[in-house]
Amino acid sequence: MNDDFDSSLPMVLMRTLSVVMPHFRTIYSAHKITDQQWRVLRVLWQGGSCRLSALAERTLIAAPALVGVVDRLDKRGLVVRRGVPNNRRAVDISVTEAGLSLYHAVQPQISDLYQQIMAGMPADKWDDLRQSLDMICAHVENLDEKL
Amino acid sequence: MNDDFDSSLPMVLMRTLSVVMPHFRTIYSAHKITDQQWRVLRVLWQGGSCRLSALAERTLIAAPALVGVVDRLDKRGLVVRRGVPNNRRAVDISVTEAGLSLYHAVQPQISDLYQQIMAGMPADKWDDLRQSLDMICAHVENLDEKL
DNA sequence: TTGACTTAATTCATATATAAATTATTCATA
DNA sequence: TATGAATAATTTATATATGAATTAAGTCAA
Repeated sequence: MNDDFDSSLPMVLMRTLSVVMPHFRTIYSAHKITDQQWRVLRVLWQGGSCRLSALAERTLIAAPALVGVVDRLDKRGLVVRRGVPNNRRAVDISVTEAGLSLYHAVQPQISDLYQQIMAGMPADKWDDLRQSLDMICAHVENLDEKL
Repeated sequence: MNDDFDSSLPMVLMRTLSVVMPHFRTIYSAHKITDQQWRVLRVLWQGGSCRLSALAERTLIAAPALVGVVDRLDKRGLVVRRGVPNNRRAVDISVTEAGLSLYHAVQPQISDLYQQIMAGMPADKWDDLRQSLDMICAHVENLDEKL
């Protein structure tokens, strides 16, 4: 961990995720769900329902992959797919009672763990960090426009 | 992008990667390689050779997945697997001439893109950001010890 | 109204990601 | 030195990730 590569932006971000995510995953797997499945439940929890395309944006899961994630959640009765009136190509996805109760069973543990993890960094540093990353995102998305 | 979930540490990190990586990927795919394959070449470039286990750590690719990545690079003649004397269970992996020449063809473009991306954030912010994330990693890895 | 174009969801093919289990080895120690 | 614990690489099974191509609908202008 001492050269340009190890300390490049992508590697630093990935390394942090690789250190942090396994802890969350321990909780998820105890409830038989995956990171991605959790993200879907987490988003639907406070949205009621959501188009697949919007769900893809919010969960950061590309549509083609999300289709499978939703399939598996659907198969387990945790979410439901519904057609949208007046727009037969759109699909609405929503959590079921079972999905909600699973969400509420997992959420407290996730919340606790998150507190523990974030305790490792002062709040102001965390704010700066978010700002810096937002800045990068905005900058990069701006590069796209110029094409 | 306005609630706790969207601005949680994992989501912020993943969002940044999802914005940044496609740009690098455009370059990789033009050379018929993937992100992961690039990371392997990138590490081997300046190490000569490396055990699979060490390669897994440096590239942040878990061993089981790395086996496949190396298989495909091997099949294309970009890397080679060799046994280690005095340790028949270890395997050494090294780049071939073809692998090196591919590396040198790609590296300049990656380097340019990286400059452009990092231009979106002042150097001191970047240093702070790295420090903060290192702090989180250290903190979380420290939580592990206590188990 | 039709034909070119755009959208939304999905399918396909290929490459990973992850956790659990295997296969060989090597190590430590009774 | 036999033997159980620890290692290194790999395999297996299941879930995603990614890009290209499809399918089925909406949109819009000539």
